Amino acid sequence: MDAAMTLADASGVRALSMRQIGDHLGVQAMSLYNYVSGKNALLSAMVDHVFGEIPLEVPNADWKTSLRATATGAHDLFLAHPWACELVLTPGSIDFPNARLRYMESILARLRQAGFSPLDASHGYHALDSHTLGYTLWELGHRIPPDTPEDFIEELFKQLDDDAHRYLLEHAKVHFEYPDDGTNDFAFGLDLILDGLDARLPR
Amino acid sequence: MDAAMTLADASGVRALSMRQIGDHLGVQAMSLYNYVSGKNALLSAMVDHVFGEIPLEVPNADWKTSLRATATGAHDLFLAHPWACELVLTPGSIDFPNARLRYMESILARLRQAGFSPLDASHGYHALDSHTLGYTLWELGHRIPPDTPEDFIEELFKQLDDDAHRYLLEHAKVHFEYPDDGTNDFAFGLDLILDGLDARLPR
DNA sequence: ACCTGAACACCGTTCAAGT
DNA sequence: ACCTGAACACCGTTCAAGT
Repeated sequence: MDAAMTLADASGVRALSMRQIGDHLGVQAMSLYNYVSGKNALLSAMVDHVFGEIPLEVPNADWKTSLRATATGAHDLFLAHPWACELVLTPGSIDFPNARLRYMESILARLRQAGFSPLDASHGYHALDSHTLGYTLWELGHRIPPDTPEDFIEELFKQLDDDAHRYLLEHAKVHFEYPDDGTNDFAFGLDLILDGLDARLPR
Repeated sequence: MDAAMTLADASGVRALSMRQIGDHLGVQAMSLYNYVSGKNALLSAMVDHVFGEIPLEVPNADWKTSLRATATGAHDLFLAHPWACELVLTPGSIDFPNARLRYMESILARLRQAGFSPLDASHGYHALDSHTLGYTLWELGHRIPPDTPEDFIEELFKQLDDDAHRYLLEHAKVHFEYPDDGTNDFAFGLDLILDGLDARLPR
């Protein structure tokens, strides 16, 4: 699994193949089936390993601070392992391994203990989790490829028309003026959700 | 492209192959390359077709109503074509075809015309788009498979421990008590974002 | 102009055979 | 107990050859 994670970090899940993992371990691909029941099981274990590293306990913090820490921690980890979000969100067959269940339970617990009703806690959980995974996946899919940044940007601007894409050009300018590794934009949406939830909390 | 979309709607993008499309058209897979430069170009065109159908103009509506209509319209379309979200968010190589650019421009324009600064409009755009695509993809990936619902649910519950997953069990109960096709949960997060933006609008 | 056969370089996975 | 060769049923794509 370590080998698979290293390879996936380096060249993406799409390029990850049993044969490649075998090569990296000096072994034929078929030998891997002695340790893992199939590629899906391997991918699932990789994802769960990442979930296991998300910070869930924040001592002496109110619910908002605590959930913000969990979400930003997850964001950081998913950026470090760019294949994880993709695998969680497009599984083909859903499964909820241990660490993921712990992660879900922890978010729900903190919402309930903050005073939300079961229904609002459910809604809140979905809003938070879909932002954490969804925003991060969006970000990962739209990163400028590091090999040829200038060519890429030039290509992109050639598509834009001054009249028809007035606000898009302005939007691009904002991105250049305030360069962001994604944390600011992620935090903006996150606070929108947390503050919105806060306003619905019965006093 | 029609053939490809029908097949993808029916059996998913993962199962979509050039050979299968060829079969469906009574032709060999290689013939398709007379009409399309490659599989990626085909997938990109399919996605853009979906973007083209998202409602962008809502007459006589304030910005919130208008953006809500666009987001829920997109949500509906992405549920009808379950491959679209996945393709947008995990492209491998980013591209912004025409209809997608129009969609982005339209959201940005409405935010700017509502009175948001360029920076807040950018933030708002990202929050909205990542919720629209991200929540929907989350939902699509976690739908209960229609073929074996009972088996699936039973399997899932067997994983849950009464003590360790107290709030998860409660969460599952909420889902049974308030069955939802996804629109309510989607709208909840959407309103969190729209209301949060509204509060930041200079008066 | 359009279609095809054959081929290339890949996949995940199985299974009998080796050590 | 672990590894392998050979095989199966797949991929996307190219290209020379056909009509």
